[in-house]
Amino acid sequence: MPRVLIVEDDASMAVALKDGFEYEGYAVTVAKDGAAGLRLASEATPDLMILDVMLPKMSGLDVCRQIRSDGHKLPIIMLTSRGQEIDKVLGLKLGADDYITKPFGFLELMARVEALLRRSNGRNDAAESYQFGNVSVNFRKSEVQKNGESVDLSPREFRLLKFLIEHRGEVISRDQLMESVWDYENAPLTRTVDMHMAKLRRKIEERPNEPAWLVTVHRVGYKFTG
Amino acid sequence: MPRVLIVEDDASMAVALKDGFEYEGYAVTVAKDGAAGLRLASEATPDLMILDVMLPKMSGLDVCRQIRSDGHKLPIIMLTSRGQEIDKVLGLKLGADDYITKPFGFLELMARVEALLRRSNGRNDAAESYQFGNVSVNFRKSEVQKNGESVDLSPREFRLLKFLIEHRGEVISRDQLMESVWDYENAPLTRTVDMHMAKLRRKIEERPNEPAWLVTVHRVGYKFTG
DNA sequence: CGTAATGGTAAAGAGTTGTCAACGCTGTAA
DNA sequence: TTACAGCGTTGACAACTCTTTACCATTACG
Repeated sequence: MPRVLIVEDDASMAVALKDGFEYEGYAVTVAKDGAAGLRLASEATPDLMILDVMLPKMSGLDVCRQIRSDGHKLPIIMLTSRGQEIDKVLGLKLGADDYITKPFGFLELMARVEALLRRSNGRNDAAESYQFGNVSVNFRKSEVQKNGESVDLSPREFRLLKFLIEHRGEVISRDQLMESVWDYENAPLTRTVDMHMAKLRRKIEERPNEPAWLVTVHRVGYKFTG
Repeated sequence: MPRVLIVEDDASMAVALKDGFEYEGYAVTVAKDGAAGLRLASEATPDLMILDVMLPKMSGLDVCRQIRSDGHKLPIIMLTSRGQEIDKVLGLKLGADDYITKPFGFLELMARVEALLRRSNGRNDAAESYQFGNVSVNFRKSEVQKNGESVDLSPREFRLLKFLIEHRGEVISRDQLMESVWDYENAPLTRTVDMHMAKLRRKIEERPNEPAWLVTVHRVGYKFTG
């Protein structure tokens, strides 16, 4: 179920869009201003963003530019009002993938959404890279850098790190990790997970003894504090 | 220099577009009907296609559908006339990436073209040659030079290298290579890929034992670090 | 303070990759 | 036709990498 992030300050418009997309089977997140939209663009991991150009404080164009300069490839459709013709070209130049002029028919918007999602299928469902502290992780290239220097992770280590990042903030049990990262149905009682967590810590933590990112939650599991 | 394929039966329109794109620094191929468009879509290796919906014999919609069912991911922009509103949605559903209604401003078309090309960047760019380290690869001539001296690659080796360059940075599994470079549906479990990778390394790498470009990713595959 | 959980280290274990030599195929020349 | 050369493929095996286990030290919690 793809997720759509709607950034729109006009409440009635936002609700209408939300209902429409939910009716079509999408998951929906709504943001009321640019700052919230920017934050949710990474936190809610949407597959597509619908962005009003006219927003209080931070304009949609700024949001768009900011997202692109973060390296996100999230498909973006801009909503413009009639009379903002200039914005069309400008928006596309700033990295939007499409725009549509109010008033518009919902079906037309849907068609554009589907075209974009089809296009980006399998590519940008996840952000291409992720940063925390002085570590940066590039998922497409399977590369990790710490302080600008490349760090070698084994495939398992990388998969573990990726999973933790995708579930940042959540406490993950060893069983869950065994299932998701190791594909083990029933986890045998071993120290495998701990082992790998220790290795990860040594490679990416500043002080592996007092981990800042890969935190142990006693008797439960681990947590990545992104 | 990206190549645009224009499929348009109206000669004056075709010429206008051709001139416009050439002025903007694009290479242009023009087709006058759907059949020619279909053929040139693969033969001319365009980076983007501009497709009139109204064409003699085979409609633009048919061309679009055919191209997609061939598995092409070529970005397509459809040209519709006012009053063909239904075609818009239909066209997008059939796999077009965008449409624009006649009459339109050339700048708006350009903006859409650039947005699409930016989106698909790194995938369908058919650069003529590629350099890395002191190696240079010419795709058109199928020639490879190392330190200025010609290096002989067998056809398979060349195809492998080309594929790796096209997917530079990404880790490619042996299965993927078997499928894309060898056209094997289900890859038998052999050392074929490794063998060829080793040959490539001997021919291209400075120190084949410690490859700088053709890197092994244990348990996953290979990666070209361009 | 005692018990259980976790961290660290090293070595065994399992699986993957690099390399070699041999084989088959295709096209070319004698 | 036969011999030859080049390419692509395959199986064998050694060398290597990553993963797991074992063991003990350390830490957290009731």
